[in-house]
Amino acid sequence: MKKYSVVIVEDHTLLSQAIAGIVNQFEKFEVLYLCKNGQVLVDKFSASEENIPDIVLMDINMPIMNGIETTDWIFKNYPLVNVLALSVEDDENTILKMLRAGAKGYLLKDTEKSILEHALLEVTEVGFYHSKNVSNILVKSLNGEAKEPLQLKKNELIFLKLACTELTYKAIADQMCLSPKTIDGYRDALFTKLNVKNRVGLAVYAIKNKIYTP
Amino acid sequence: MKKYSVVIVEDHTLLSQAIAGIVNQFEKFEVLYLCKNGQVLVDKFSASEENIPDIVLMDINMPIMNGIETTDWIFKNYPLVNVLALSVEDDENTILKMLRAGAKGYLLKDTEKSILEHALLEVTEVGFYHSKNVSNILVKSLNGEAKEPLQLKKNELIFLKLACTELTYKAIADQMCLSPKTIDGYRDALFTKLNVKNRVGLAVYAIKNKIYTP
DNA sequence: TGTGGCAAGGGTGAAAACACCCTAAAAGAT
DNA sequence: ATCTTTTAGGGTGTTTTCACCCTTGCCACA
Repeated sequence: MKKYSVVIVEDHTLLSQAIAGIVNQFEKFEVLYLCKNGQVLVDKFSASEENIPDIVLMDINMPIMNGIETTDWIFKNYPLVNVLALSVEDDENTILKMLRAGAKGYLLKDTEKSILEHALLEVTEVGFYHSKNVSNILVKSLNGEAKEPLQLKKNELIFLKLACTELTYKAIADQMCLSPKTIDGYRDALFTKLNVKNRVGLAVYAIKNKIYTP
Repeated sequence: MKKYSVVIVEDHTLLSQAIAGIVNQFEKFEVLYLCKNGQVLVDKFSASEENIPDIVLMDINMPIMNGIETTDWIFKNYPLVNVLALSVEDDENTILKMLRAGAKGYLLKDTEKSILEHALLEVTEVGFYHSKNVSNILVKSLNGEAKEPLQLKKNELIFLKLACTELTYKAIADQMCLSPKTIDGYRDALFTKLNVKNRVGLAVYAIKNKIYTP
């Protein structure tokens, strides 16, 4: 019986090797190769047909090309490859983004290895897998507030990042080559959109949502 | 030949199982048991002499009792047990705290499994292990600025947390039952201590240094 | 028994930040 | 081709924030 091939994308070498070890113990699965980031995976996929696996186990936080972008790319270019996200992030938005990008399932790193095997099986046979854990988080976030992750426009995003620095609004205006009054407008718009009352609120929001990384 | 016993402390089940798999492959080491947090380890150690291992592989970010506290406890109560930190945190302060707590080495999770084996050997035979990676970070932080992690006093800390909210300084003063003028003083003191220019600077500092968690 | 350090707080003025309301042009939609 | 929405920006006024400098009272310590 041919085993299903698995590619692991994860920047922490030790972890990817460790997970590879576990996957290789499974009866029906074997690891094809490891990638340190999304870019490496794109290169591999593009290099040869032989490199296309049945499943990709994808971490989210990676340098160069993160899990969401990479999943998106795979979904668009190799829709038959099943992506299973594997991450410590239990933040609803991240999970949603990943599922929207085309991931077939989302495992928290805090799971038993038997669950991993089960998830791999489900994904190959049924096409998707959703743990109770993750489902709960999603349901909770839906009940709590039906908050679509409200997309900010390009300039607002740039401004938001600059608002996390110690620059004055006037200085920000200079940097963005816009009138201070326009910046004023961006600020006010974000205040209402993000439901905050002052610049600190903006900064905290930006950091919480990884728009700005300290 | 008797193998050295290793205990793994790590809250993510999958990872701890995976790392256990790797350690068990090593010729001279075997995993005694796994702990999901520091508290579990304390209980285990206290329960029986048989539970005292030669080495503890310690993650830092854990609920209940984190890696630093736990390492501290081990160092004080079982000085013969060698603690090897294993974490994704590459922040100088965290590393320093861990080493000060008595860890014999610090591995970033982004290391080869052969390095892990090497580190385990060094720790048992030499008593410590320091990777180039970590040494570099430490040297850089020492050269860069000899910044002792400057301790803030209690009220400054409370104020700093409140400064990350959307409260006005006056409202913060009310909360802390102090005059707005005193708050003014705290602010100015922190501006110079932390070398920032405005409230956003304070908030970003607080978040970066985990004084305030969004 | 000073004295030095420090926490708490007062005063004032200037500079940002915030609120609200109002155009003109550009871009999209029908 | 016209109507609507979006984007950039102007005006004015209030509130907060920031800077700088000064006083008082407490506690420790030599």
